[in-house]
Amino acid sequence: MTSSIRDVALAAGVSVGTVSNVLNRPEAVSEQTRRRVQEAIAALGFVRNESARQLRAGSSRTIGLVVLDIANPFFTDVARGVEDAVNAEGLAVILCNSDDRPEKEAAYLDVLAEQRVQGVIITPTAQLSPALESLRQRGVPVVLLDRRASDPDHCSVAVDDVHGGRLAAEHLLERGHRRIAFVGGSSGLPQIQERHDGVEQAVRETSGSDDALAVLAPAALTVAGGREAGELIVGMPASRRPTAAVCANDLIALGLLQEMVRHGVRVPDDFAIVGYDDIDYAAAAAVPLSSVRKPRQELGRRAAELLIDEARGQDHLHEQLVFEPQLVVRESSMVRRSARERTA
Amino acid sequence: MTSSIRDVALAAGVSVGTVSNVLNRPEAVSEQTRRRVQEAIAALGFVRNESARQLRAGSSRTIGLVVLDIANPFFTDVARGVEDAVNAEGLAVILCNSDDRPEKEAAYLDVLAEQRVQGVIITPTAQLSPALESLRQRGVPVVLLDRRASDPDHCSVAVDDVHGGRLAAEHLLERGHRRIAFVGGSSGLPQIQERHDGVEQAVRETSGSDDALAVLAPAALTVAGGREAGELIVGMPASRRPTAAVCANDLIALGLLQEMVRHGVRVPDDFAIVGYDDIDYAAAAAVPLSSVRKPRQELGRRAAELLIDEARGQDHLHEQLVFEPQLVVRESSMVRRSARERTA
DNA sequence: ACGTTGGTGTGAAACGTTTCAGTCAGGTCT
DNA sequence: AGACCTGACTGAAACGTTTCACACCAACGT
Repeated sequence: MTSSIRDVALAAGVSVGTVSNVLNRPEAVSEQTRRRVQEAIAALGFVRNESARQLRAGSSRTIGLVVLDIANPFFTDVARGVEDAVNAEGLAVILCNSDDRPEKEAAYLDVLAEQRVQGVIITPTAQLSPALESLRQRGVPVVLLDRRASDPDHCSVAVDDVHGGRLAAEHLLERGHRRIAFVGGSSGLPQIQERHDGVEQAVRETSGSDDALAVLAPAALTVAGGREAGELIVGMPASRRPTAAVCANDLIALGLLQEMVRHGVRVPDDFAIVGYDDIDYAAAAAVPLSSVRKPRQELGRRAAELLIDEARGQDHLHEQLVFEPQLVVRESSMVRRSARERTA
Repeated sequence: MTSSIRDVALAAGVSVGTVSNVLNRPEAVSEQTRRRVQEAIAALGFVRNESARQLRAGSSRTIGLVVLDIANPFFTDVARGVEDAVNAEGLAVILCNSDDRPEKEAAYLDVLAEQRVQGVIITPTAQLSPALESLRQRGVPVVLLDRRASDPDHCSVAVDDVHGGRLAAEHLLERGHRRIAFVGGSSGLPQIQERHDGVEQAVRETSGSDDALAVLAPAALTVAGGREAGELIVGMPASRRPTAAVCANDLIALGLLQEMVRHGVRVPDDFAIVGYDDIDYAAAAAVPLSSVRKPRQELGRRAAELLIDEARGQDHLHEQLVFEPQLVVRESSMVRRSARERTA
């Protein structure tokens, strides 16, 4: 059915070595035979068998990308960045979705190990898994994504999330908000923890204590989680209810926004919201969301570049890249003209 | 560095055949040697080489999924459905993003052919590519996704988009709208064309002509495209301006909604919007979007099942599955209480 | 005592590439 | 004319599995 290099050689009247040369180092073959071989290839509909190449080469021409939630546009943007950088090197990406579940992550890491991928880019689940560690011990390059490496013999690409949380909180404090919620609670993810810490620091510096900070921990970092938190906030007695929220990501912020609107709470007049990640849907929301922007594609691109450099081997130096996030202010946290007029 | 089955055999004092048996048919090996081999595997950190397996087996344990736009949540939901069904069979998915560009699609199809995937699930770009055809001729199962197969020797999984367009338009016509826009124009995609046709039929039946239908064709089927269309609509003279729009997908609808709000056009009071696909962000928009729901995960799941059945070979019958879409009415196309009160 | 059977284990072939040491013809230099 | 190079091509080994025909042995029935 499928023809091999041997069939091509036979058809063109040359040896298999020559066919291989036509494929891989065409300059080493004379014009004439090269053409004969190429005609045979076309006639037979020959397609290289990648498995055989890989077996011979010892490693595949792919890298693995393991993300927490493929349904989160943040990760599809990152994936796009990875894809671009990796394709440019003639490699392909195997995209895996761990769903933040350690056992699913471990299963995918096994698959990637069996595939002999050149390396793995991963946003690990809350606890660093043994599967990941054994991958590294086997010499497979691993780059941590959106998470700082704790030890210096990983590469990692991350964002200064403490600073990001701080930016969001300071912005709200400057606007006069004195009771602030952090929505995203105590998922074990360090990224989230850092965002929380940044918010907490800012609140403490301004108000002297952190009574002014309410921490909500929805079940998941998704739109549904945001709605859940909205319900809770609306249910609070007015005296204790926060007037603004920093959300651990934009999905939560969108859910929260939706729930507020549903309950007739005006955003930003009655309640201000700042999201995190600055996914495209943040700006596209009917009340455009303020958000802490991360360089999503670049995160992916740089991670891929570090991985490729490490995979190449020679004198690779591990780097821990940290990007500075940037606050993008939109309507969801602005004092509206109408509101100002009303108070004036 | 990485150890092979031979190393394991040596360490355990058995033949390579026995190690292979432990891996693939453990019941054919005695309790005692099985344990010895497993200990050796653990001690050496042995991991199967998938390339070698594939080479021997003749095909890999993966399938390819090629989508038009990985950034569109519709496709991530479909991908999730595919992933679930495919994982259940012990296969993996290689996810490829064609960006609606034929050359990128062709490049990925080549990669998939070289990988000897068991089959390909694809939402083809506007024109059916020769690369796809040659893949089929080579005997690789292909399932068309979100697009009806034109000839009966493909499998396909689609939605009755004429009906979907009709549902959306009839809903708006019943609400009294008499000038309707279809946003999504004449991209060459048959899916979009069918949605348009459904809308057109409904409009014609109600108003006797299709003067009442304005067709807008933004540059891309994305949020940005929707904003572009919004700009255009707002710029129309009031006498000709539509009072409602059916959008070719939800991304466009979201962009359109955003632009309307930005220009102070109230949705749904002044302008009603119906999207298509019913992605999660449709319901999460601050003015929740009416949309034509497609069974996104199920689409993916069924496509995967058909593909797997075909790949298994024996007496496979090609099927063209067509799902019925369902209109989900939300605020963006409802007459609001306040509006009714005002007119009363 | 002898064939038969079933449960275990062996060893080599085969999958389709790439790579590398050779071969060979034809040309150039001395 | 001989030595030497260069360019084009060849042929076989090697990569790590799986599979299959075969060997071995103990137990069994006759």
